Parts: sequence; C-alpha cells; structure tokens
Amino acid sequence: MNRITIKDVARAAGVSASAVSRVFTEGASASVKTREKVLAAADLLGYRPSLLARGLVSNRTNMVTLVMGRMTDPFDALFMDSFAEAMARRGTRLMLSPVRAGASEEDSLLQALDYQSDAVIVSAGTMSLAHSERCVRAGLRVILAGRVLEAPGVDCVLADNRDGGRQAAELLLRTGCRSLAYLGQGGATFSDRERRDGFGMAVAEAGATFTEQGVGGREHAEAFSAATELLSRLPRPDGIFCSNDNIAICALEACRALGLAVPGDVAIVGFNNLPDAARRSFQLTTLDYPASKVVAEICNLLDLREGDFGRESEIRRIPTQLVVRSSTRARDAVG
Amino acid sequence: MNRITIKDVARAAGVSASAVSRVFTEGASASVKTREKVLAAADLLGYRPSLLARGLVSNRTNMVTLVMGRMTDPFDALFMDSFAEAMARRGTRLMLSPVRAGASEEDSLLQALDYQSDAVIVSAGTMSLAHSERCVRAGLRVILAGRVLEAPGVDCVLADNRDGGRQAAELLLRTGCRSLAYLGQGGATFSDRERRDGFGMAVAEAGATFTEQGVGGREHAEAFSAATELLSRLPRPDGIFCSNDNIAICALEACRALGLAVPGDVAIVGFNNLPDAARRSFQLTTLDYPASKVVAEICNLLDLREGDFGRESEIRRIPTQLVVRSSTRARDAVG
DNA sequence: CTGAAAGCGCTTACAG
DNA sequence: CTGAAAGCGCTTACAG
Repeated sequence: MNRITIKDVARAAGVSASAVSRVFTEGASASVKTREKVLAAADLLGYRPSLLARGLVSNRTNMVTLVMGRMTDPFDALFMDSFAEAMARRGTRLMLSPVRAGASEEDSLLQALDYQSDAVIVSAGTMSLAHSERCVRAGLRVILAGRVLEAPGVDCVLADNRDGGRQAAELLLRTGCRSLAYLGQGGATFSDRERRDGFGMAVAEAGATFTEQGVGGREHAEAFSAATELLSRLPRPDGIFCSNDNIAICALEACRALGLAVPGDVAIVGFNNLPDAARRSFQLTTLDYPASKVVAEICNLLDLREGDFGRESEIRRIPTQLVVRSSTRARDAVG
Repeated sequence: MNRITIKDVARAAGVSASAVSRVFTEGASASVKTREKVLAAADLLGYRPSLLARGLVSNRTNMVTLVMGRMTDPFDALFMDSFAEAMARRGTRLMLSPVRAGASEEDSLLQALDYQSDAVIVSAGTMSLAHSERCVRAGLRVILAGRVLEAPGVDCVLADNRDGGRQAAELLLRTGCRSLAYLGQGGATFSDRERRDGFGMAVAEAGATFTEQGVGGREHAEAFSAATELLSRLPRPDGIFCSNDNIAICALEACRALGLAVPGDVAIVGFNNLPDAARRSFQLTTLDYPASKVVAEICNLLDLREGDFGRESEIRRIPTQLVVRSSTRARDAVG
C-alpha cells in the first residue's frame, strides 16, 4: 500500500539516499559495490523512482504532450500509432491533451505546462502566436504537425502539400483530363488549403477548367453527397483531386452510384495512401505521405533541442510521392 | 523562463502560500476577499499550479494511464478517440503507455506507477495476475478493456462476444446457410476466441457444418489470402462470420475476386460496425459494438473507485446488436 | 566515491 | 478564515 521510496532502498542497502539516487542516474558516480547493493535492494523491494518527485526537482520530465483533435481520419490513427511507438522507443513518456469539442484549445496547450512537459506536439486546431510564446517562455519546445506558424521557438513538420497538389494536377492533365475539380474540406484545415492551392495553380497554369467543392463534415455520407453534387455540375469534372483518401473513396463510390466509369469518365486522386486506398475495391491513385516520416522528423527535432537553445525555428516539409493505381487513366490520352 | 510558483502569487496577493493553495483547491475555505486577490494575482502572473508538486504531496494525480498496443484496427482509433474525449470531459489527464514491439508488456504496465496514476486501463496484450496485483497493491485501480482477468481489484469491460457470435450464427442459419465458417485471428486475442466459441457452439447446436480459418497478420493482404484459402475448401462455406469488420471486408473482396456472389453464394457477417461497414461498396452485415459504450463503462468504474475501496471486481459485458445489411440474405431461404 | 543538507512547488494538519 | 511549519520523494551542489 505504501510506496517504496528512496529511503527504504537506502536503509535496506545500508547507504545514503544520495547514493541510491546516483545509482539510478545516467552517468552517476557510484562504486561497483554500492551499485550492486543498491540494485539488489531496489529489486528486492520493487523500487521505482517517483517521476513526480524527479521531475519536480530536476525540471526535466522526459515527457512530451501531444495536443490532438478528434481522430476522425484513419491517418490520425496511423500518426498516433507511429508517434506512440517512437516515444516508447526513445524512453519518452507521452501525455495526451485532447482538444475538447467546444472548449478553448488554449486549455489543451497550456495543460502541457502543468506537468512540465519537455515539449508539446500540436497536431490539432490552430495555434496563436500568443500561446506558443507562452509555452516557449516556459521552456517548452513546441512542434506543430500539419501546420505552419512562424514563431520563435516553434518548429513545424508537414507534407509538401502544394507540391502534392501539383503532382495530382499534372498527372490528371497528362492523362487527358480537361475539367478539373478539387474536393476538399472547404479550407477548414491548413493542409486542405495548401493542397487546393498547389492543385489550383497547376491547373491554372495549364489553362484548364478548375472548380472546387467543400465537404461539410467528417461522415462518409457528407463526402458522398458533396461528391455527388460536384459530379452534377456542368461541365462535369473529368478529374478530381481530393484532400484525402477517405474523401476520394467516397467520390469513387459516388461515381459508381451515378453510373460513371472510373477512370474512363472521371479520374480520381487521393492523398495519404492509406491502407484502404490499396484495396481491390478502390485501387486509388494517391499521394503517399507516410506518418512514420512525420514522426521521424519530430523525433529529430526533439533531439536537436537538447544541445542548442537559441536555435532557429525550422519548417520541415515531407515530400509526397505519387502512387498510381487504377482510379486514374493509364497513360496519355491526348495526342 | 522561470516558473511562476505559489509563492510568487502569495507575495503579489499579499497572502500566505496556504491561502493561495486553498483558493486553488476544490471546496476550500477562503474568504471572498482573499479569493479575489489571489485570483487576480494568479491571472496577472499566469500562474498554473504544478501538478508534479501537487501529485507528489497529495498522492492523487487525477491522471490515468492507458496501456495500449499497436492501433492496427480502425476500432482502436474509435476507442482511443472516445476515451480521450471522455477523460478530457471529466478533467482527467491521460498518459499513454504503448506496449513496445519486442519489449515486455510488464514494463508498460509498471510505467503507470511512475507518475502515480490513479488508474491504469489496459487495452493491449495479456496481463498476468502477478502484475495486476502489484498495481493494485500500489493503490491503482486496474481496468481491463477487451479481456477478462479474474483478480482482486481488477475490473473488466468487454463485448458480449459469445452472444455476438451466437447472433451471427443464428442469422446465417436462419437465412439458409448450411456450411459455416469462422474467419478469425487464429485465437490470437481473447475476444477472437470468445467470438469463435459463441459462433461455433451455436453452429454445433444446429447440427450444421463448421470450419475455421485464421488470418496470419494485420495486413489486408493477409486477410484476403486467408479468406481465399477458406473459400477454396470443400464443401465451400456459404456463411462466414469474421472476427472483425476489417477481415469481413477482405473476405467480401475475396468472394468478388473469385466470382462468388455475396450474399447469394456466400453470406458474410462482421463485428464492430465500423463506419466502413456501412459504405456502399460493402454494405456489411455486422454486430454493432460502440466504442463509446465501452468508454462509458470505464468512466463509470473510475467513478466507483472514489468511494468504495474494498469493492468487489466487476466484469461488465457490453451487448452487441445485429445490423443487417446486404452481405447476408434478406430472409429465410429454407422451407 | 560518499553522505548531510537544502530545496523543487505544493498540501495538510495545526494553532490562532 | 488564516499563516507557519512540516513533509511529499527526489536531486544537486557541497564538503569530506
């Protein structure tokens, strides 16, 4: 019932609490003999250092806080899974701070301060300069995933969204599409806007027709009906770039429901390359954007922090790679 | 750079640290005047109580640890999302302790002790009696999600898997299937075994043919090939119950690839009722098992803890509900 | 290498 | 209601 403390171990091992502490500290200075006695006693008693106490005194908790939104897209789970694995691998504790529906997201961010996290990773919502400054001032490293905020002490990791959009446009144009559309989230997220912009600019440069449609919510039905609406426009788009695979799959289903052939009548490109995109039922052409690469960059940024404190902010772009499947036409259809 | 502490606030407000502490404590005894002064000073300075210090002294951290495995199934994300939301709503902090591939899961469990979590929710791996006892002895509430362990101080929340399996069998039998199969994870998880048992028993009671097939891994391709193998057996199964929707969708695709009609030649039932099951492309009959109900029971159990300490362990079963779509036959095909 | 002492930021009896 | 004091479990200079 009562916690085994450093004193219990010290008593059992016949040494001071300081000695026990040193044995449990990286790069300590303890004799082999002391170490052995302490380790034996600790093991016997089942001692585990209180990270609460350690954090309080040392001001380093070896813990990061992940500020996250609702996990509505499968990509969120891939990211979370990969991130949790990575943190476990480097021995960093992970605290979750969900942005509550209706609550201020400032709250979620500031919660990272309460347990003295070493860093806060923000993968949800929008963050203001003011809040990030407060965290940075408190000694936290702030890393934004999926969004850019140019602020001192804030690093950003995200896809090269514009380039992805451009690649999608180029593929569609190259394979004969002339009436292009963007089916996205109506500018609801930073990534959505960037993908649209990259796509739209490339379409404009080629002098092709461009239109866009926003999806109202996160449900499949909403994406389906937005796609249906888009497909009923005149001229009907013959090439659609969707802001993510989930929306793209709904668009694919909308085409089928309308009796439109994919890619014959309409070609579709997604974003993320989720496992579902590779299913036989969909065979979706998409832009591969591996969550593991985002996580790898975040870890790298976390490591950088250790040494350099006055280091400049960085924005790291993960390149995306086109994966061509059968929701787009096989080759050049124009002369 | 330096943390604002209770002393800073006390000084600014012209009161003692005790007074500040009381203002920030539920049900404190502080005069309106003191409260106002303290709150004003705290607000001005941007004071946030250190939860590290508070936890250390009060022995209650208002934090729970979630021991989780890899999030390979979409259901994991639904659960995580719902759980994180619920914890945020009740003001409970959430720490993640992933079970590392290759590492002992004991580690993940014991990490809950390091920050003095009030409770640990285990949704991954298998837990031994010995480890659960250690946590209970340390004053943690232990709640298992998706598995049963009969141990003092350990509560369990999971689906009524056997009944779900039975419902699946009854539907398939009622709609004319005579050669039934279970496509699962080869007994890899507790839930998988229970679902198979419930299904198998009902099939046996009806005197129908029963066979089973295990899926080798978590990839779609593995489920697809296991389904293909199952469908090549003689007599070919005409009704398949899959341990989850993801496998069921792969089985559906395997049928289509083999030119078998669903539900005409083969009827398929899944488990979970993921959003994907409702897609037009699949229209999968499945057992609805809402993550939010699991979470609600966990929250309820968490609340119970507060008062009663010698309370007996509980096993809470969430009923599942059949959702009939078009991967099973519409009605009785026999006379 | 080792131990005694001070202190991290808080809460909690204890007097007043 | 309020403040001074002790203490939560640890680490970190500081002497030895």
